[in-house]
Amino acid sequence: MSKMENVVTRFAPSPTGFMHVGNVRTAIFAWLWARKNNGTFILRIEDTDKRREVEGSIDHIKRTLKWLGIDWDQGPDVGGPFAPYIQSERMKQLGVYKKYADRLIKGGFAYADATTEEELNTYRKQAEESKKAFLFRERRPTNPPEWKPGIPLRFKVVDLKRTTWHDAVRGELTAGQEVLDDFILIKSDGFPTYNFAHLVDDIEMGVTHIIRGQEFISSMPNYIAVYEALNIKQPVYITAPPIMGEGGNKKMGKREGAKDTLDYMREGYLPEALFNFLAFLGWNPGGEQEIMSQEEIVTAFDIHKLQKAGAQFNDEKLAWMNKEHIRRLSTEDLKAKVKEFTEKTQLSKISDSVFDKLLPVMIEHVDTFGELREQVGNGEFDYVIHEPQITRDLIKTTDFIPGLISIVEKIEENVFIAENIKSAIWDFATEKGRGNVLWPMRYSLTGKEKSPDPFKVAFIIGKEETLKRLRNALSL
RNA sequence: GGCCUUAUCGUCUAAUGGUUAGGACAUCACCCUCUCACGGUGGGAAUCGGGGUUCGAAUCCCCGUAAGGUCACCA
Repeated sequence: MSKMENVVTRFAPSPTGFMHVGNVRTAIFAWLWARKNNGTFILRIEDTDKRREVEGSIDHIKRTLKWLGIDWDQGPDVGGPFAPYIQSERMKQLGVYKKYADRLIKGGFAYADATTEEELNTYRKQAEESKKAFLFRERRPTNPPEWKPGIPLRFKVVDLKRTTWHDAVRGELTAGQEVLDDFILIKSDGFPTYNFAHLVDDIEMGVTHIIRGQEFISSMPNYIAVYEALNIKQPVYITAPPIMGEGGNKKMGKREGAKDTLDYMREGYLPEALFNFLAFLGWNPGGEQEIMSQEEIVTAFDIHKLQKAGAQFNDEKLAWMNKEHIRRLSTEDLKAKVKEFTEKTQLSKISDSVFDKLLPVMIEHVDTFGELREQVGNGEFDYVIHEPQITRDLIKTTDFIPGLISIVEKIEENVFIAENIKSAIWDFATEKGRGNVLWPMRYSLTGKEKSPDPFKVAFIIGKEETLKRLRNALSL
């Protein structure tokens, strides 16, 4: 068997605020590909623009990934052979970017650029007026100064040509020489640009597969030019399709009002459901199974089945998936989740045995635990806590309550479960008209026009309470 | 605007030159039913348009159209 190259993928976000689902989906794909191949998944923080950095973002990124079950083999907290994994620290502690910059300068592939902002603006304006794209390389100084702190360093395009490369999703891609330009490698503040820093780190960390959105396609020729200048083997490029905002067809992003992924946690979605949904946005294993666990998705995942076109986010399908995942939860996990979301409500006061009986009924109407919390808050299940307020009007008829009471009395306490209650009452109800018997029964037990069926309710509140409420109804 | 890319039901997608174009979400109808739900059964719904190539095209090619991305000392 030929030795497969160890797969190394990375997710490299900037700490500029929360992570929306588009960011997260890229992380999911990269993580899946690493796990699928028993490879390595790296989390690297690209904080080379200090002005845009938002306090607490790194923590937020880590929390989001952890919530979704995305673990990293190398990165913040866990370390690794290429530590540190935060670019600003890599620059200060290792000086890696300087090292590569020197290599490029020595090879004649980089030069210091003392052009001022005003000059740049003038050039750009001129280009615009003559309806041509502005290319810095056309203004390249003939005698650049020596590179020293405070002056930006530019890449020097030496091999001006049409660039062709292979993308695992899109096949052969190509771009004309007009997109190649002398771009900034190191900014005047001493920090490398993303364009340079990510290349250096991907090389240093041995990243084999680069998964990212289509917004980087147009920069590819410039990245490839750097690889060629350094004479370094290129990784496999994988372009993930964009996620479009619901309803519209705009790429999802903070500007389009995309929300924080952790909001889904707060709203009571299961991480496995959101993971499942996002993995299937722009990717599909081809079979007919759509509800999959994280392990199943790892097994089924294949970058070659990634979609090319953008995919619209769809709340309804996510809600459905969440419900399906809720149903697949073990009783123990379900109970823990429900308790977590109802801990500060009246329901937290009921006994464990009643809670257990109520559990299946609680999740019947909801897609998320957040909805459940809301229902509990609205008093949806108050009938299990205390006797309901009922009115003469809504009960319709009390004629058959005495009959019901005598039937219920005969059911043994230890077999007082929904199906036994139903079979004991069913014939009587059928004989007298089910609506005449069942509606008053259900209403007197719950005080609600809409609720679970009366047999389930009787089971939940117990025999004694059932009889008490029926007798109370009779007193009307 | 230049450049790059994409295009199957309303939405997510299957189909790698030959299928009655399949599934899922949503929707509609019916069944179940004391209510609201759950559930069950079934229906409607798509290859962007136009040209080629081919015995045969959703699939390959060209031209349109529409959409997305990108043109920073942002990432």
